[in-house]
Amino acid sequence: MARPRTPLLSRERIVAAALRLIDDEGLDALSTRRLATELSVSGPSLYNHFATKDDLLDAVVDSVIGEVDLSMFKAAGTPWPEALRDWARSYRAALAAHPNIVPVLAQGPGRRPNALRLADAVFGHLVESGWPRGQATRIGALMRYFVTGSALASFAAGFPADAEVYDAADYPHLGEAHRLAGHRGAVDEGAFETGLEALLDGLALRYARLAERS
Amino acid sequence: MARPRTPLLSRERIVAAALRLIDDEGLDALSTRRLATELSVSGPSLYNHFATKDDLLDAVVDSVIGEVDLSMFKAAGTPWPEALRDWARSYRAALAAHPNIVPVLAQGPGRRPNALRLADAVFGHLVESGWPRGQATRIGALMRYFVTGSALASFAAGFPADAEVYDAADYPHLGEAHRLAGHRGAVDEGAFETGLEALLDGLALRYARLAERS
DNA sequence: ACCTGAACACCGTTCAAGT
DNA sequence: ACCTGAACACCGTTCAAGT
Repeated sequence: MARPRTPLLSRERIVAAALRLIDDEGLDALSTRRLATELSVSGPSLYNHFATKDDLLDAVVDSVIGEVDLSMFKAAGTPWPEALRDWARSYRAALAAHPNIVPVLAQGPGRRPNALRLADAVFGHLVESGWPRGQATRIGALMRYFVTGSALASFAAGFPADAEVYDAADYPHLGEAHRLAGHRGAVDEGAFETGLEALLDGLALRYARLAERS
Repeated sequence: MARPRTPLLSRERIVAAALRLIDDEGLDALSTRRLATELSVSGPSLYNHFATKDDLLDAVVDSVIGEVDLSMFKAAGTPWPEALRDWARSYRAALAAHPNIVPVLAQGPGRRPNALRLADAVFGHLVESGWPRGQATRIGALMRYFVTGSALASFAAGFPADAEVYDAADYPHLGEAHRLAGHRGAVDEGAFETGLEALLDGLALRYARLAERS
């Protein structure tokens, strides 16, 4: 066929197909050849649009990060605990929709524009709320720890549903653990919400101490 | 050579070499062929000791989890916040020593004995401290979220040291972000400690409310 | 500019053959 | 039981060739 008059591929189409493949079959299922087949082209065609597979993955990651809502940081006057809460929920929702790519994305913003915009918005809002810069950095980091950790893998689904696994002699307290996977959504959501509120309460304590000193 | 009189390999030797390779060059560098070369045997030899590469990875993961200190949960009478704090630090230290394998390990305990022992110890101690079982499950989950998230990747190192990345027009608050990577250890440690104490404070608030009701 | 097939140096895994 | 080489169906990436 050689060069068609209208291109068969675009970066957008490739990224969308790659994300679908990763969501459906995992990160390991994403091979350049498999992806090309999915797009009805030959393997090397992709290299007209991305320099390497890693470059392609970077674009996929940034498209996911682009789904995170940052509007609460721009609305002036939103108290920081409220902004942080809303943002953390949106952040988690965006990642949890694509858990298989979280390990890649958790490596940090790198040079990805959406990831840098996110870091900028969080840090800026905290500083403008009165947090010292060093503390604001730490809060940005610990929130990312918690959100990426919670989106990386289901806690509940990590426990096999097979009751035979939990030998009472070895694991005296795990007698009910085989039920966890069945309540996967509720367990993970409950743990995330509990952790988020605990974190915000703990941070509010520190914020109050900050005010006392000044 | 065929079968030697004393085996060239053992599961322990294979696991140790695999972990070294993962630590030094990343998860992608672990191929069965490369690992075999490292051990001075041919590729297929490994299949006498592990059914698949995934089985081998499972053993590597459990060896890392085995390094986590659980003694604080056995020492009767340790208040739960103190036990949780000490355990979280040991947990993070064990994972942070091998960040490249954290994505695999964060999938949950599966059938790995050390991971199940860890879950059993945490849950058991919380329940015996008076936490309702549902809450104890959530706390085990949220602590894993936070610890795996913090060990998965350095927050500081995720920001390129190249100042050119942080165009003031696009990212008005990231003017100093290029310095983060240089303070990597301090930033990540500070964020972990701040988050850990905030979480424990927030949980203590909930524990107090629990006591009021009974 | 954007696609193709052929080619190179890799993979994980199976299997028959050796001791 | 535990190792080997050969083989199969895959990889990511390069490159010359086509329009």
